[in-house]
Amino acid sequence: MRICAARYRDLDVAANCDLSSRTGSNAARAGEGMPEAEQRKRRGRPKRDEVVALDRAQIVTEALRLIDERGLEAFSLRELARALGVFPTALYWHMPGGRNAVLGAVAAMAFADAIPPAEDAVDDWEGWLRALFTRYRDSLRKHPNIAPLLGAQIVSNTGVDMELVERILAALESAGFGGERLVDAYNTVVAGLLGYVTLELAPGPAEDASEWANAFEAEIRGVDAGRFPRLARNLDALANRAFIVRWQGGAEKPMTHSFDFYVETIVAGLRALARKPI
Amino acid sequence: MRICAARYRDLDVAANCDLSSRTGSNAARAGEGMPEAEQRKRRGRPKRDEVVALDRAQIVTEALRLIDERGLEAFSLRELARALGVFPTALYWHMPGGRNAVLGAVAAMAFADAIPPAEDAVDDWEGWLRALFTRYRDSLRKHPNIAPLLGAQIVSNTGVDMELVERILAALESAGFGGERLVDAYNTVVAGLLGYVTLELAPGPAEDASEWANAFEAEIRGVDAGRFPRLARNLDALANRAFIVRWQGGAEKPMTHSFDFYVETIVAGLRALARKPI
DNA sequence: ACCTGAACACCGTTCAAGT
DNA sequence: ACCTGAACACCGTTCAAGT
Repeated sequence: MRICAARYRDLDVAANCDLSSRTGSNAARAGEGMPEAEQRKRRGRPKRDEVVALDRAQIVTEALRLIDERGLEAFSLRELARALGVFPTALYWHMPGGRNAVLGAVAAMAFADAIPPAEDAVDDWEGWLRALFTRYRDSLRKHPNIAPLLGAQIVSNTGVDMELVERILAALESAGFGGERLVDAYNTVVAGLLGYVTLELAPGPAEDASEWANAFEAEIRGVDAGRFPRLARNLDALANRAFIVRWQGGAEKPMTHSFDFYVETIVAGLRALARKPI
Repeated sequence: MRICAARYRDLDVAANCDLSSRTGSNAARAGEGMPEAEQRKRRGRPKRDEVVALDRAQIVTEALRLIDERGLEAFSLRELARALGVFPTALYWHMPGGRNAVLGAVAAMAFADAIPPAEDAVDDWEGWLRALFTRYRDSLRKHPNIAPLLGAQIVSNTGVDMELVERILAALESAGFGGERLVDAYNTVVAGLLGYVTLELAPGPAEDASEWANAFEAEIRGVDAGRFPRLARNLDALANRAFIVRWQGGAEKPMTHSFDFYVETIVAGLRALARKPI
């Protein structure tokens, strides 16, 4: 305490010093340090302070696991640090970008193996595109809780992404697109890749899950046939199987048949536009 | 103070009572109450405590204005309350759903006039679909900062939404779809409606805007022509004009030409699939 | 190089109390 | 009916300090 007072005259630092010396004496008993971190069940993973050093891959893997388990809304850096057995601030050493960097890396990891093999892109562009869409959707279905991240960021990181760009271009060139139209077709494919799945797997209302579902189902079932005749007429086919008029998310109730139709729509559209003049 | 101590024995309430009586005596001077709220420039809007009562519409309008101005990341209920001249907790009276309810209502308001007139849907389904896509995009372009909200929620609220469902069904029935295929085509249209625009208007990295843009542009420009020959060959056409390989968002740099192509792809695809058997 | 430790400046939401 | 006021249980991030 005296050293503190002598060394620092700034108020903040003095307060800091005070507190740290106090907790320091509390924590000095062997094995009971790390107030936020160490006192926590570790569910089979190795203890931080034994051998394994913290690194990027470990952080991202654990982050994805937590999001899978508890959802994106419950995710925080402090929770992540707790699960890893470190202080929250330790994460910034490995991921200087903080929270956004972690979430970006999580999304990238989830789609790491979503790109079909390159060679197929040239011989059979339609089949390759179908495979791309399907694999992309399968990846997201393994981690549905990250769906809201897809639209949220302009940027992922180079490497795997450039590979995706290159192969989409290969498929589209073999379909007959070039120049300006190649750009348009490329943008159409990338947009199409995200559109359906982010919506299909978008999360429902947070906590009142089944209560809300019941209320919403009742409202849909009792739709006014005067104002909405077509909706009323097709209600059995649409209810809980179509966007806007469903009460379960795609994680519980996949919309696979419509997805296949969606993919065929885009493939057929591209096929038609590949033959037309500018 | 004595009344407090006599009335409540619970610790929390006692502390609460203590503090409230203290600030109460500070705030008692006429016109200087409302610690969080009143001390704030009001930029032309009427003062809360004069005539206008707080209501839902007012809350949602102000929320959208704040998001337009400062972005979604900076938005908070406390900031919103400050701008309205009330305490944060007052918002819960009008919007029991809290933050999510406010954001849902904001999104609904932004797209309120995005649905084209009903009658056109029947005579010219292709034209009506084009108009729907365009108007939807125009709405989002007026409020690009809400783009991340689109994928984030399974639910908006009935009313305007059922109108959208009904009119899409009208267009697709006149295109020749019915039964199971009507459901598929409907899902394709709704997914298509969101896909392109959420990606086009997705926000870039938060704060280091132009610094990041420069670094990323340099990386794109210097792409390895050995590993990515097609990307390298089409670089001038793609750079900053295509998803993944751009460094500006759609708010600054719209991708309108590709959007039109995207819409034509979906329309042409639906036209083709409308004629095919199951 | 890698992590702790404290602090800063916030959050959303609940609940009781006032008017 | 509508709002204040305090409190609870958190956040992400910065910066200095330890080893």
